[in-house]
Amino acid sequence: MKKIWNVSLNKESVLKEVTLYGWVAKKRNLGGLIFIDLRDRSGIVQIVIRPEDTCYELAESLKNEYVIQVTGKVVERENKNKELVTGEIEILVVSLQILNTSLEIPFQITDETSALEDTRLKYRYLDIRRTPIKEKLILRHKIMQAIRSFLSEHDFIEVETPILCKSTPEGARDYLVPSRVNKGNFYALPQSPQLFKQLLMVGGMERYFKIAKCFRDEDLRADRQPEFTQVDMEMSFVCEEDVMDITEKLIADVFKKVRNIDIELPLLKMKYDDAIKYYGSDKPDLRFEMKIMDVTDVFKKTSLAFIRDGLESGQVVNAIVAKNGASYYSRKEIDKCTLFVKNLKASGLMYLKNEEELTGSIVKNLSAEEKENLCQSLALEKGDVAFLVLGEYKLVKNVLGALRLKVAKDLEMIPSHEYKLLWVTDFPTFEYSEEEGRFVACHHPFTSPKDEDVDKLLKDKEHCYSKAYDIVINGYEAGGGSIRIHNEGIQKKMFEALELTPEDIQNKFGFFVEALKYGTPPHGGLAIGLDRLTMLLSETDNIRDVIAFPKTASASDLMSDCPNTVSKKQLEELGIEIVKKA
RNA sequence: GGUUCGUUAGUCUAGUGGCCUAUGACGUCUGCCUGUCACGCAGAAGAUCACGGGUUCGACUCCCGUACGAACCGCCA
Repeated sequence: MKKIWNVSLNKESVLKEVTLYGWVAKKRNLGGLIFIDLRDRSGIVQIVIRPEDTCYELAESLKNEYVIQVTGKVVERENKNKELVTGEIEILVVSLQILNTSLEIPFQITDETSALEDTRLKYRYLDIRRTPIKEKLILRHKIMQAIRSFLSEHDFIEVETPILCKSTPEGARDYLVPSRVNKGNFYALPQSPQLFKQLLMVGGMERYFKIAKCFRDEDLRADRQPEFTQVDMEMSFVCEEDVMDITEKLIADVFKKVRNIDIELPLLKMKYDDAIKYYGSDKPDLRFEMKIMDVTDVFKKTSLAFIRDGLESGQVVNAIVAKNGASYYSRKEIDKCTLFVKNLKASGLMYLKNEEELTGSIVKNLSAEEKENLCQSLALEKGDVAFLVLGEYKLVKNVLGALRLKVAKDLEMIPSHEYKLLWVTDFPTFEYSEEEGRFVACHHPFTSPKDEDVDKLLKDKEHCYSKAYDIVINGYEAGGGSIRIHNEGIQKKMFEALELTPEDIQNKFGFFVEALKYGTPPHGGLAIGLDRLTMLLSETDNIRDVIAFPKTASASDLMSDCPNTVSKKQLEELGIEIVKKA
């Protein structure tokens, strides 16, 4: 049987007899004449039931969300409805059948709903009937289709990799799965198919991709879920440029096919250090300017003691300018900003407001020369507000990078339908972890250092840079990748740099180091966050909107009430004992 | 682990110590209505104000705790 989609009916269908299936979206009983809005996946079509129809009484009994089968004749409507795709026609009923009834639903199936998200998540199957959610799932499907066809056309082979894997010591927390057969042993769910895709290169696949489910047992955010989907790819015999080139072509192809948006290629490339310097972030949102400026020099001879002390201990003063922000940034709003930066560990927030005269937290203590210099270096015009932060370089950049986004939101500076894509390249290989008291991999331990930095792996970790790149869309990290280490010696050095003991290396990565010895081709790749890409293309900032059955911020599913306890028997089989919290 | 905010009929919401025997809208139910499409009109039912404790003569309202939800920080190679 071929389903006749509601929206496929139009004037050309007139006089045809059709059988339609769907849900009662709305019944309008005029007392003698009944209209039904019949909804199927494609949309709505109006059904008319007249008093003389044999099914009139049955139609009277219909309620919202009943599932029905209708046979009827397509006719042109006298009163057309321009709001409706099928508004030029309607169906005069011949026969009607109720396929299933429905309880009263907890919230209305309408495009706009007042229902809160937790209500919608509890009844997600009803929420999916709503057009905005349904459309996002369809969009997601189209994105996956576009990706699959593009990569297949470019000689990539889709290979499935395991879900039950070995737990790795570096990186995010693993979700663990106990083994019944090997009591006391555990699998881990993959954080990404990283090692497997590299082993596929060793295996001579040359070009691989997979739409991969990945799992990370970390705390959630508006753009982060415990299980998420990556478009994972890997290629042999490539350099950074090759991977970036094919990836941006893929992304541009998806934008074109799915949304008919043209992306200008090649994309802008920005070094990591510059992204931090100017935007205070490794994923800068370039839809608006507002660069971070260094005004340390202005304060070289300042009389302000706290700034002088700061500068003497190597701190810097940076600033951003909120163009025409003076009227928005009242005392109250500035206090909010101060709270905001303090939350990010800044010691405080200085500001400079250029209205009739120059006002602000530090104005009284600035010399005329300092004021002049400051206004000049900031290009501060009437109506502008400048925010200044004093502190250690990394902290200042991070704080102003976050404030930059807040100001842009406050002043509604972000064009909502625009897309700005770029590459952030040349990531540092390591970053220092206060918690661990050692350098950890900034990307992951299989990332190749820049050729000229190989010697710095052990000697000068702070200045060692990687062949790593992230693709950034509108301030979201949409994907990231690197050229990998294919040389066993360098890989060992890398592990050593991360202070893994030879035993650790052998236990955790022995199989992988072994594989590198057997003719591993130079290779590299990238993974695109499918959920985030779908978010961006569907213009939502909530990742749950683009996932059919998402989890809440506490990593649970409100619909199925998961996670949950398991039976004693199950635990016994696994040899697991639950220790109650003290 | 931390910070902040929230939880009132099926849904969303009003509510600032006695005026609450809790407001409004949508939905539901009953009756009327033959061209509606946010159908209309008339009426009705529907809430142990998340849970537990405290303050008070008196708590939906104030305080503490718990649960759940949300955003952010930490975390996310």
